[in-house]
Amino acid sequence: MTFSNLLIQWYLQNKRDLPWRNTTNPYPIWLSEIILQQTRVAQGTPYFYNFLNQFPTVNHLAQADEQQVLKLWQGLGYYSRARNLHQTAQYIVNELDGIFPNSYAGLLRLKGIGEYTAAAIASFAYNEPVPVVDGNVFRVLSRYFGIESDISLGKTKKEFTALAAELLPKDQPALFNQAIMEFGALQCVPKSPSCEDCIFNTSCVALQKGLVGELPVKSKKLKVSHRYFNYIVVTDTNGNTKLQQRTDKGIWYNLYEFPLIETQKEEGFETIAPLIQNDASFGASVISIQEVNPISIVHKLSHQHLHIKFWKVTLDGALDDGVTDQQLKAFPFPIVIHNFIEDVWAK
DNA sequence: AAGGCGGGGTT
DNA sequence: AACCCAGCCTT
Repeated sequence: MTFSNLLIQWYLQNKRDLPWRNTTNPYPIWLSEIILQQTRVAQGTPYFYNFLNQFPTVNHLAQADEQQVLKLWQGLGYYSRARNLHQTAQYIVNELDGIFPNSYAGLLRLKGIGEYTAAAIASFAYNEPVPVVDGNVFRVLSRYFGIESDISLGKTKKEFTALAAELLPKDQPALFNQAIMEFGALQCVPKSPSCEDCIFNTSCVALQKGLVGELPVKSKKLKVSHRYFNYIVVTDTNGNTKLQQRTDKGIWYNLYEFPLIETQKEEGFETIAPLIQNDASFGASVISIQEVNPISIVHKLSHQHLHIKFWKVTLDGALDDGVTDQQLKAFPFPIVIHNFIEDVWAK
């Protein structure tokens, strides 16, 4: 039995029943693939159902406002995925008559679709024999074949893509691609895989050489920066608050937040209160300032640790652009702000 | 080629 | 605390 056939056999006996696997319609397949980029199945699945309910077809998605799409994406992270999803839906409807490109090469040209996602959609929807190479595939192949190349390098990705292409049975690409990813997700897991139960435990090179814990080799380490955010949560005489949209390149682009004072280090009342007092943008004078959480929340992104304090400020006038509690629910927020609104502000 | 981009689960 | 997750885009 070949590696590929064993893998497919394993898959047929062990696969999970996932909702995007029971179709060849490119729309739900595309949707699932974008949602699952750098995201676990368990985290992404509820979002998949919500999007499909709200936007049953690419036409529905194209007609939505970006704010509506971002709101539905709220909490999933990497928000450029949502913005690109929306733009690509509009492109498909307006420029391609609502028909998805029917090949790997065509899919690859769409915004938000890279090599992995193009191969996934092309194989799952059209049975085009193109191999997927994701984190699972790197892990499975590096271990089974004992490949010690650094997967952070572009050269290595080409190496693995070529190997996967050789292994791919041309008559059942969808099955093989699903199988190798599922095997990586369920059996050949990153840490402490149970190799004693593995169907490949007599042929896996990494197991024979004692390299399972070392593979795949990945050199790239990301460094974390620290930032200090002070969110000014105002209440005016109408009980309204103030929001702003993030329009600078960087985290949370196009999402909403409370007025922000960013400092170079963690600051206390003596430093922040005068800055709030002198902020003319409220158009009303400040009655009181209260530090909601004197110990800052540390909100950890993959590459930034945000030290966040919320400051409750009462105004004696009415905001021009005040937002009511009811309106607040429609804005897309970073999850840390959403949690503040739900857990602190609403109570 | 390198770095930015979320949030959460696992070890 | 470190690592990873059905990666992609910009520089």
